[in-house]
Amino acid sequence: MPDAPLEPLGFERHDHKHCVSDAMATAEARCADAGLRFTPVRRRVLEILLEEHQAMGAYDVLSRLQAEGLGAQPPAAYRALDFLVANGLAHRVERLNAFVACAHPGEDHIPAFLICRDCNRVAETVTLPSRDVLIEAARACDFEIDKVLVEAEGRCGPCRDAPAGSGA
Amino acid sequence: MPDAPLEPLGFERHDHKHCVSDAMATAEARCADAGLRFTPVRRRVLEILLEEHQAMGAYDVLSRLQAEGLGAQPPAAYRALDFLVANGLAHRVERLNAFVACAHPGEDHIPAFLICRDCNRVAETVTLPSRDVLIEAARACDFEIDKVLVEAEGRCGPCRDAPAGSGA
DNA sequence: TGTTGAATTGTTATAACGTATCATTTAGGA
DNA sequence: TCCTAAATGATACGTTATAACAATTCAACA
Repeated sequence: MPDAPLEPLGFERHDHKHCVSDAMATAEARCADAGLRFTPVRRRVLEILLEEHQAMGAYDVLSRLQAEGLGAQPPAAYRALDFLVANGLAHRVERLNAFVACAHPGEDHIPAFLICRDCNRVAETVTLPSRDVLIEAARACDFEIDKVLVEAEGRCGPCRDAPAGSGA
Repeated sequence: MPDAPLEPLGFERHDHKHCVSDAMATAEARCADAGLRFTPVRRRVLEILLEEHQAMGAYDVLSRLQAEGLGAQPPAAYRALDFLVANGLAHRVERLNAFVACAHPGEDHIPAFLICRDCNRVAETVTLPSRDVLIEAARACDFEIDKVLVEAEGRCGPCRDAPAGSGA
């Protein structure tokens, strides 16, 4: 879905190579701790998400895998992505049917996404908040919350400045 | 996606027929005020959502329409649903690729959904809250929020009590 | 009242996303 | 080494969504 790998929204310029290797090391450690098998496909998919630094559709990930001979069919991508999501290394952005590497792996958090309606770029932030209100509502109807997701739709700075679509 | 029209989660017993006609009247009035064309298909789709009192996939809605001769192809359903969502009469539940009639039409609100992972039933509540934190984060990365969505996943009371699946 | 332009609907076709199923391989413990 | 559980390979299919264009309807207005 995302169509242009420009400046990722919400992330200041940084040493990206370094941040990728950092994140990979963290993931490696987490998997070792938890006794999870961080296999080549899983590892590579996380790396792809980190490198892209942006939400990617499962089929985008798949075509990368195919190019590298790591799996040729949809289930290969979905399985790896499901593993990453289940273990807190990535998130699924429902609004886009897409996936992003988690920006806060290891920290227990409620992710919140800012999704630009024009360029589809996504920034991850957190929502400690308001948990209370939701929890109160949940209690009132005898509902047990496992997981919360917050997605905000709007426009990023570049897209507001530019004539529609030109930023994407 | 939802598979059983049992007691809708999060709604106490009530005079459902009455609540449907109430909601339809409100919708009617809103459309008149806003100069929107509340056509037969749109009207009927909202009615279906209200009657079902539960999240429905676009294709579920479509098959109802087909049965009534109101439109035979996917675009008919999607167009009506898009109209309802765009005008605050329904919401899209991203997690389920489904739609629900809005429980608070007319009131400007951030909807929050409680989605049971077992039976897929959905309750709508609101999140006035924490808007601040998100807004702060958005400002920090020059992002202009149009719309926020909160979806919580968990289990409803009946599903917790029952052996998995038996409630659905 | 007839015309016109915009919105809506009809229709076809296809794109995009996701999963069930079963065979095969691999890793790691008994 | 053997066994088992996890992971992967592969096929086929199901579900969700939209692009594109034709036909129709509606309402405003000359």
